[in-house]
Amino acid sequence: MRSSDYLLATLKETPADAEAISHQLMLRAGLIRKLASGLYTWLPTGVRVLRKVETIVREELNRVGAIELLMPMVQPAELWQESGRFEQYGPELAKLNDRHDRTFVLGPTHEEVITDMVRNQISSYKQLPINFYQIQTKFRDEIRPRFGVMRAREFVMKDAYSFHLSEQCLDKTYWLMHQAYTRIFARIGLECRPVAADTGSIGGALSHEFHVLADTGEDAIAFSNESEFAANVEMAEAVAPQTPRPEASQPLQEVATPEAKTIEAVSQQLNIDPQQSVKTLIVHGIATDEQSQPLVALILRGDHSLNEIKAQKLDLVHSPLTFASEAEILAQTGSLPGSLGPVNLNMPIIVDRSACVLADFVCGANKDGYHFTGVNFDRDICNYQVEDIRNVVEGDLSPCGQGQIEIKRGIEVGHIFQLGQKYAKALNAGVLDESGKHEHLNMGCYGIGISRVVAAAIEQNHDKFGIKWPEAIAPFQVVLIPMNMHKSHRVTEVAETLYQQLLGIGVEVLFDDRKERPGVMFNDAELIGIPHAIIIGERNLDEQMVEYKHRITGDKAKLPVDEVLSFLQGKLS
RNA sequence: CGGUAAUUGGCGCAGCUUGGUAGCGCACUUGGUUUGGGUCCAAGGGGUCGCAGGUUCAAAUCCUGCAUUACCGACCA
Repeated sequence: MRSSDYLLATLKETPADAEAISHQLMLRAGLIRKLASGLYTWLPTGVRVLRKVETIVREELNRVGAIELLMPMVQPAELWQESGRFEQYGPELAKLNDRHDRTFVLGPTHEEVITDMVRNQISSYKQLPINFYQIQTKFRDEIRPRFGVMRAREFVMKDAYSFHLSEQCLDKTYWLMHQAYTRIFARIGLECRPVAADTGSIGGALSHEFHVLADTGEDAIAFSNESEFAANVEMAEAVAPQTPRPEASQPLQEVATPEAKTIEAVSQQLNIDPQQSVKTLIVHGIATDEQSQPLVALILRGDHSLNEIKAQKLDLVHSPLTFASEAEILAQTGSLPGSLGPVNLNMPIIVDRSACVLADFVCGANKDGYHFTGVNFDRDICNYQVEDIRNVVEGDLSPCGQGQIEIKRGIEVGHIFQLGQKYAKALNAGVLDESGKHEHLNMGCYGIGISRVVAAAIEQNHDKFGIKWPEAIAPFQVVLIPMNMHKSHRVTEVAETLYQQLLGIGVEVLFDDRKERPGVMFNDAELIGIPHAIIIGERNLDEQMVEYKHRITGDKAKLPVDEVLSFLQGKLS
């Protein structure tokens, strides 16, 4: 491709509304332009990268026997009403009416459509298992689109759906897809880790997220420093400390703690470690006949934080989790938040495992401006239930039993689920088994955010000059930078010849034939992140040489003109 | 949806406090100059100052409302 026939669209300055590095570089390198919030045009360079990611994904999915199809983005509302998600999915589901006033949705995902297709086309266990995928545009009306294409409303996704007679068969395909994903991200050249995940609203038995590790990632992931254990922080089990609870040695004592409303302030006033205190959070419970909005107390060690996902899974706790208002708390405890504690508290009490092993600790006295010291479970607090309700922190024991927890940040680029029979039952999709009995299908679904992979790759691979593409997804493999071509016949001749030769052997080459100064071309090539550069100038042509430079390693070499082709072939193979 | 901020040519910004001819840099066009890391000079094209209403002889500037956008919190590929 000649620059003069192309749209490079590089920018010197960073548009003001781009915050994330990948977003800034995607705009500056001419990959994308914003049309509206969360909606982006992919410029030619961006599309080249997108297509490369898609190709790798296709090859690896085909390799494990998945078959490609393509479903509509606009889907009839009836299907979504049938699965129950028309209401359940919430405002992220964009709805629209056609001229006949029939309601449709813009597909945020395709479980309904694929299950509908399968229930009509598949009727025998002999046709199973089967695994379909598509690469297609999705629309989710995100509350807050951010970071460019990282969280856009419209985005490109690869979604696959497998169907099975038995759970065992589903499990087998699930792990096959797990392997395929691992290979995909390795081939793309990303440092990526599978992570045990919450199945969330989609439901189902087993789920893994695939995360590209990057400091700017939105998700926190807990790793063991000694084993392969990795789990989303919201999902990682906080194991009970190994040490048993010490004996009570202090009497229960009420002390004045004026103005101390936070764990930090109380700890400072009483000169104790926050680890020797507990905090009390009041949330809404499940409504009963007697009480329309009962309250539940959650007790955590002072330095720990509540894991809302774990808490809302408990029987006593209302889901989704909501905190009690100050008025509700005052009415039931006689105290405002800041002086709450589990002693003589007239509501169900749930104690975190780590708080439960404390002895002689500090907590609020349910009386404004007062705390208790020397508090002990079983002596001072009797009716309570012990659960895991906190977020893991660095240094915790790993729940796998090996090593300690480390927390790193990641960008979720893939997610696989064992859905089980949820959609098959809702949409009544089944087959006849060997004995002629009707069985609901077991289903797995597997997503990769193709456009997000592009952003994540940049987030993980950039420097102050621009993008450092992994070779496998670079928009071009080679850039030809001829200097002062318009003034030198020799440069023109060598550049044109090399360009034709490279095209001839199928190399994706950008020939920067603009009448620009060398510095401009160097900067653009580095910004766009093309891995291999060949620089052609009068100076080296005196010796029939050109210069080679590698974008990532910075390696430089002088090459005889007639060896460029074989040199590059060696580098690219 | 809550909190914060912004909106002036394609991009980055100044001007607003104290109302009076809309400006700078980049990019673009033309001519010249320069040529191994974002040359320099000159001439030029391009703006309903987000929208609506109000105050005023006069509004980018003051007032009111609305819209859009970004960032921080709860969801997700």
